[in-house]
Amino acid sequence: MKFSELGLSQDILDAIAEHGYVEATPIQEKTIPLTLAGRDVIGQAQTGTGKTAAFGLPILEHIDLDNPNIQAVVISPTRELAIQTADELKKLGHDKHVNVQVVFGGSDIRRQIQGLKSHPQILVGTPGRLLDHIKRHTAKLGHVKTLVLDEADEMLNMGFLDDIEAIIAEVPDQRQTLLFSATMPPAIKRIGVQFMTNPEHIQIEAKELTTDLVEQFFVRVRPQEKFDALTRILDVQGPKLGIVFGRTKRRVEELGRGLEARGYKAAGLHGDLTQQMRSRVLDQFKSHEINILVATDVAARGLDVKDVTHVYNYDIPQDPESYVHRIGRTGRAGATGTSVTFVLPNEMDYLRAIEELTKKRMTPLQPATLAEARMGRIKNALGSIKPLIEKAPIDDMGDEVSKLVSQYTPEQLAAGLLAQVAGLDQQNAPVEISRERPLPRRKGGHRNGGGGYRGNGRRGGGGYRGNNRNGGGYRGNGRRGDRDRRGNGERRGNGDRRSNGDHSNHRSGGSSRREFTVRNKD
DNA sequence: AAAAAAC
Repeated sequence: MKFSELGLSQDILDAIAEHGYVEATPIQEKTIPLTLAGRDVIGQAQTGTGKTAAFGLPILEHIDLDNPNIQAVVISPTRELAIQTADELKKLGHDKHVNVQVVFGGSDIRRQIQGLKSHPQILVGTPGRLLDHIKRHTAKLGHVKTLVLDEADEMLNMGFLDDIEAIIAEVPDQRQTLLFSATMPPAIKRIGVQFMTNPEHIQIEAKELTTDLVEQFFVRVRPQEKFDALTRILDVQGPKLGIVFGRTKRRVEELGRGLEARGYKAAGLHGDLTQQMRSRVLDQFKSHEINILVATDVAARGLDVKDVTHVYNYDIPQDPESYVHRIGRTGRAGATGTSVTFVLPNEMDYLRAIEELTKKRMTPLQPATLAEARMGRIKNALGSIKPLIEKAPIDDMGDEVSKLVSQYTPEQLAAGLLAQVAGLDQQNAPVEISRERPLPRRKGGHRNGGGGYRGNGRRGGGGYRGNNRNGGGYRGNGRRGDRDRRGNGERRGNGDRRSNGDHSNHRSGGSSRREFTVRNKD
């Protein structure tokens, strides 16, 4: 159906056309007429099918420019999503001259207060900062006509619910309430309807919860193989843009550093970073300055980055809903994508539970072989080799070039160039996956507790070193066990110092870029 | 149980 058939006014239709939209998606087609008519709506549809415009267009339609009050509030679970949603509403409301403001934590509140003084008709925000503005009386919600919970099941979850209730207490009882998400567990829906009046639940009948546009794989790995398995798959698949999801902020931090140390253009994104850093990393990803974004579930929901080709669940998501949202970062707006979920042997049952929710089987994928990883690197390198050759400053190279030409065959020269560009003769070349690799210890670190380094797969843990070619240096792990059994504090200290010293020296002497570890201790 | 979200 065309947008022009949905009862929207010309200003809005013009903005839609400028935005490049022509046909309404099913969720837009079904919910826009209801929302325009003032009904409360629960809108549920697959990720990447235009839910923001689905609630945004009727809101913009209803905005009264002569009314100086905030008329609509949209609440988002993350700052990045709030920014993105506000940006989209600004674009769609541009022709109508609608004033949209956004408020979220971690950024200068004075500037937000200035923005709020400009009489926005629409306010988008994250819960904490929104409440802050309410308490400061810098945001007055007494005239709100429409309240939207974006990613509604997340907003109604414990952890957010108190804030949401506090915000709802500030908006009029007589209002329109809209809940939008790709997932809506029944228990959460029951909480949501308590805040609604005679809601209509529009659920787009898709056979599966996830889109067919995403090809879904899983890889069975042991904890100590995870990191190398990831790098090999990255080498083979050569994602244009890929998101790697980790379970905790710490793991994301270390995995990001680890990939970077191995030569990937990667960076971590998680809630312990400053907002400035969060924005910077996301911008780098959007501009392809980096092509691997390593993230916690802060990036699981709603983020709409063009050209995300791959999603990697380095750690299997905490709940099946999270899986749906994570892989929904790819395969958006008609594009195709690939997802790979890493599954530990004891997580196989849980994988099946995810498949029950998505109603879709994942395809088993063998971890790539060393040869495949090398070949993948070479193929990826081919893409960047042409400009390298054509832009080579041959005139500045004296007779060195002709010397090489007389010395080597064209095949040898090309192979050398390819190996260099592919990084195959570098320290970050693909390596044999070590099944015997002991888990690393924190550099110069002390251990708290003791607990087995091995066999706590339940924590999903395992430490990962990029390499252990000459694994001899790691006999210390076994020693540690002995030491602990002795329970001798003095010797323990001594042993720590010795083994850490050994390892750092060893590593920095050899392959310093492999120094990172991914710990399993939280 | 983790992450997110205010200072």
